[in-house]
Amino acid sequence: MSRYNFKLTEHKWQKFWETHQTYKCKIDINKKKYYCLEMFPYPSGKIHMGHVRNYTIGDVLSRYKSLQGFNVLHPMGWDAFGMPAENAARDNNLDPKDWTNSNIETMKSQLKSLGLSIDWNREISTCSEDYYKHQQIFFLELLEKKLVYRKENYVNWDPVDQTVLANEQVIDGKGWRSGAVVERKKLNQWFFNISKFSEELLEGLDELKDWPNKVKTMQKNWIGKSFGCEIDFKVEGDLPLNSIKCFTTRPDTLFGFSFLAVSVDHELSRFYEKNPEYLKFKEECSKTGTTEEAIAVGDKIGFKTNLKAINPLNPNQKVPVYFANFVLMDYGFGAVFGCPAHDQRDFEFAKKYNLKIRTVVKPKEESDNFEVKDAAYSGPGLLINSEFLNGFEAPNNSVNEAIKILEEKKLGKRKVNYRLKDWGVSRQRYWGCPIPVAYDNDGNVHPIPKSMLPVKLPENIKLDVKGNPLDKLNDWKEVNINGKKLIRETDTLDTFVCSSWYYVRFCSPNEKTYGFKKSDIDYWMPVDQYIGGVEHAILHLLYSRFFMRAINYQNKNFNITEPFKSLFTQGMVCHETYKDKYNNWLSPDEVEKINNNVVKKKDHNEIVKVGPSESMSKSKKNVIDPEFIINNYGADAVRLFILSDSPPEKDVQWSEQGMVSSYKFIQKLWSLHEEIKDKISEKKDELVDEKIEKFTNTIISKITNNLEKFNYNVIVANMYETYNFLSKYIKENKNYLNLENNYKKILICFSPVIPHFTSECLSEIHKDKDLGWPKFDSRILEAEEIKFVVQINGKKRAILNVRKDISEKKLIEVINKDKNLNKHFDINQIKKIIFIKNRLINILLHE
RNA sequence: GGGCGAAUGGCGGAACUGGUAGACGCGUUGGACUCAAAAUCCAAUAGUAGCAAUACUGUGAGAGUUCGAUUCUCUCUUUGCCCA
Repeated sequence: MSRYNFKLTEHKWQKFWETHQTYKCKIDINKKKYYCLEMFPYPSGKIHMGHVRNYTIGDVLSRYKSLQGFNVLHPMGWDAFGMPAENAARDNNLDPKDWTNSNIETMKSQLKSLGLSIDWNREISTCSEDYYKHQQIFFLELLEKKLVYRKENYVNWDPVDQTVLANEQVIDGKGWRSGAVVERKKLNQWFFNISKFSEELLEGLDELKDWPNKVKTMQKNWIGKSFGCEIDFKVEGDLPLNSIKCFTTRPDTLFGFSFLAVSVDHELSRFYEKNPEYLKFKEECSKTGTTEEAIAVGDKIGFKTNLKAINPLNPNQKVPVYFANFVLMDYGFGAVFGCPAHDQRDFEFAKKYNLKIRTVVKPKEESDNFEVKDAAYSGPGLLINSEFLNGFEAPNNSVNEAIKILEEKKLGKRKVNYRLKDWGVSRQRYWGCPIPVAYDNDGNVHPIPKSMLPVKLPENIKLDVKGNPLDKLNDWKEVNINGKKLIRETDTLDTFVCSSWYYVRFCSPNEKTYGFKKSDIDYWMPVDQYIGGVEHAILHLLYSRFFMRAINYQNKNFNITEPFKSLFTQGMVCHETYKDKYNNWLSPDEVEKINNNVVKKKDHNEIVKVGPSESMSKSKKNVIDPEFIINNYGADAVRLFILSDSPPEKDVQWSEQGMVSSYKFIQKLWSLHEEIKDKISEKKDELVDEKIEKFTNTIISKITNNLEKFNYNVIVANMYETYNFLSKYIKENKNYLNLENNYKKILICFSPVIPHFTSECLSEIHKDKDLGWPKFDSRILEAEEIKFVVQINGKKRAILNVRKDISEKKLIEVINKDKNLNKHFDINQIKKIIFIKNRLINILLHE
């Protein structure tokens, strides 16, 4: 008996698939299409276990669908622009392009070694000119449609590195690399007008029946629709300003009005630009972060103006107007009315500046004398101290009533507000898609003519400069358009732009003139199943949903607006963490386990501290290299293990023992295969065996059902079950006519998970070409003899083997004769019988 | 603080629309083979009592609906994620 040589076999089949172009796909209008897409990777160097899990899940699905007869599109590409390349290139004196392309080569061969059923003819890389050329065309189209615009906006500025930082690169207010205190700086930047689609993006979520509710809720919260009122507050003072516009969701609390606060970026600030105290205050404000959390936690500070604002519902009341750090210009109109009794931020502010706190909402159970004391009350209740609003139920009724009155008196307008802000896409970086515009001396924007696209990234440039390297290239910056000397935009596009349309490019990867071809889109889109990490639940998915709408905006010739029909978010791959006595992280191969409890450092006597299992990350060193594992155990074994231990949507714990057992399982399957193969080649009985027929039918139905429901871990259990059955069955030394056919079906059921192994086995016993997903015969599933549960007073007393469709009367006769059962009751005691056909009987007795 | 989810043996996890709780794997224990070990194979494995048949308890805690609840409802505890 031969040992299964996974190296030879896996190599053989990978080569076979490649030379036969097995996974190449093209439009076939006679076949139903299935577009299976996994989130494409960033080419960081090598694949990690997260990729293995993600792409194995997608591959199982693709292979299953294609066996079912679908025309499957299963492509792969590279999210190839981005900062790591620029940093690595600068640190190692390389070109980002070379670094990226060499990573792509490595990772591509690693992915191929996993045996993925990918159509590599469709491979795309976002950093190639072929790709970003079309992105530049889209950009110009959006510019024409006015979905792209330029405005000044604050950024996190690292004064030492002379660069803009993303929020997550600011740690404790300091730059992650330089450690310098980060400043807020205003820069002119490009924005996608995603907020124009706020309502559509929100409503579209209802259409997405096969998305996890969790993700839809996150998007919903992110879009943040709120109802409220726009109120024009009249102001008095020595400034040429008559009113300040506010947005509020709680106009019903106007009688609790005690101050009005505006952002330091509000137009009011222009009157204070020469006031040194104000400027000092403004600088102070720039130190607090701009995130909603920073504002909620941080100190509330204000700067009092000479203005007084008038309460529209009570013109005798005049309150002070402040600049305040907790008011942001991008929310509403950059101005809020303060009601300290019922808003915690306003409460803290009022306490600090000794402003009046007037309670206007009481909880239902409280008396009308209820007063807010230690914290604002923002819960439901009844309006008090509010004249004509008294007694209205807060918040719904009272808000509606307040808006009604304000509208009648022409003091305010009902308004819907969204939290979703426009998408800033400018990045002051080299390694990204150039923004195809240029400026004249007056700063006017000139699109680069389409004939001059792509605007290529210059090569061989110096990266170890402060700020954006492109900005230093005077030769590159200058461009001549229609005889006019212009200066190019030196910012590049956020890499999220690249990933927000790659799924349509996969439909037409070689289309030269445009990013996609409509007939391709009409056939392949939408993505039937999208698979990836939940960390992209908000931004990437929202941007993609926006992009489909944006390119379709005004021409309206797409049949679909939602790019991803179903979404599956897989869990992470975790591993224990280890630390030595100096609290340095240790990698799994630096430690060894003794007795399963004690972990020691290899070649030392030192005991290692074992930390909790966490998602694999380089910083904690708890990573397992897929390449090493594939080389040692084979791709099929890795695929089997990565699916086996946990449901795909949950985190999975990497386990060396589990990995080894998957490997052994493949070996055991091979010995079994050899036995079955021998048996098949022997002379056959003329009989058809029911036992194997029945088992095969059951397992096909189980596996099919589990594939449909993404219960991939249970499929692995089904595979073990099958092995256990077959290995016993084959020892009975029977050789029925139907063994071969049933075994074949079983191998096909295994093939989505362990394709190399099953291809080899099938090629040994199988002569005809066409393989399809096996169907199960539900008639065979119904056994002649069934197990019947007998309960007495709701308690299980026995499981009887009886004929199918047995009647209640017959069954009771059987029970009456059964010693173990009839001892529990007398036939006269029976009060009621619950009989569920072919399943269960429950005999209820009188006390 | 708000929203959403989760809780089942020593561990990871199964259980169709309420109807045999613990599939399958890991680990553990015993046995076979071996001079011995590894590998492999066989068997046992929720807990308690019992030689056993069997009985009782048992799906985070407590209540409820039901002939019957891991599954449905309510309250609580712990925990995870997202937002703040």
